[in-house]
Amino acid sequence: MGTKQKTFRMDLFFQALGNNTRLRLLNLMGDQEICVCYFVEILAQPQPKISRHLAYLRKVGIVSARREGKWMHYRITMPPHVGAAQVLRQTLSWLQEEHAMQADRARLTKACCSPQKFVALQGAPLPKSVDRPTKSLSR
Amino acid sequence: MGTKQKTFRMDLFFQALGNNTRLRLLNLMGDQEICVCYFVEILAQPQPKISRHLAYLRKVGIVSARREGKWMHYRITMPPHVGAAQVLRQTLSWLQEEHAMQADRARLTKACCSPQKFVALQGAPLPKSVDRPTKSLSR
DNA sequence: TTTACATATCCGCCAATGCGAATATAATTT
DNA sequence: AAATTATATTCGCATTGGCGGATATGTAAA
Repeated sequence: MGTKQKTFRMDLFFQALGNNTRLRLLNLMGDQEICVCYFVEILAQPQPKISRHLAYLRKVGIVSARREGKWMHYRITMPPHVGAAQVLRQTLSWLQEEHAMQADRARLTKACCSPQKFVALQGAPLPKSVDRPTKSLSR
Repeated sequence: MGTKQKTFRMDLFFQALGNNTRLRLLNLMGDQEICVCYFVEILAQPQPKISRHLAYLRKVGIVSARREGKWMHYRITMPPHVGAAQVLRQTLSWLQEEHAMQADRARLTKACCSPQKFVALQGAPLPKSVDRPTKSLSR
């Protein structure tokens, strides 16, 4: 028995990161648990598209979902594999430095401050911080 | 002016890492400069296939090539973007921990010790270390 | 200048991906 | 039991990716 769980598919892991919409989704999640309608609103993309990319991330095990009534909450889940987790954390802190990603997060923050201004966010649960040391590697 | 060079395509960067043959190639390069015939021999894959994947990595800027007579030497080149470089280094040290990747490197080392035993390696230049702090991030 | 060798590129094929549009499912409200 | 809301899945299509096989290019040797 080694330190690895089983055989982790590195290629699939990186393929999951190889799409800009999925990177934007991960960036918005960060340390929060967010419901789908926020992704749709902030990224201004069709809902089926968002849903498909979330399904992709879920299938690979990078995010997990939790249902609460009609809403689905998504959050990042660190992969069981040590190497994958390290690369993912590094990637998340990289995302934080990208201008376009910062702009996405700024819009999210703004929307959270006044969700009543967005039709699609009426009554939707606000994003909620989850305790996870995402930035543990941030130099 | 920020710390970013221009707009770096993160998605393309990760797509380049999203293939097992390319990961194996990067693993074999590590801190060395290696010529194509070694890749073909060690990975036991058709030469056009190896060449195509090397071209892909070159196009994305993760590796660079140098010609020496009939031989082409490939090495890893750290991307100009800070975040990309960090993720790449982290990925390379992840590769070092994978059993299959260790096996590949072991075969490479063995072949380098007695290249005369491999028809395809007759007269081929041996891999040569390059000075690059690939492991600078190792914990 | 042939010939041989190392490497790169092209071609045709099939699988996978991303997308918009439509539709399905699941939970809630009326 | 509808009707509504939130989210997921399916379908058809265009694009891309990976592959094997054939071929082209580039360099050195004969």
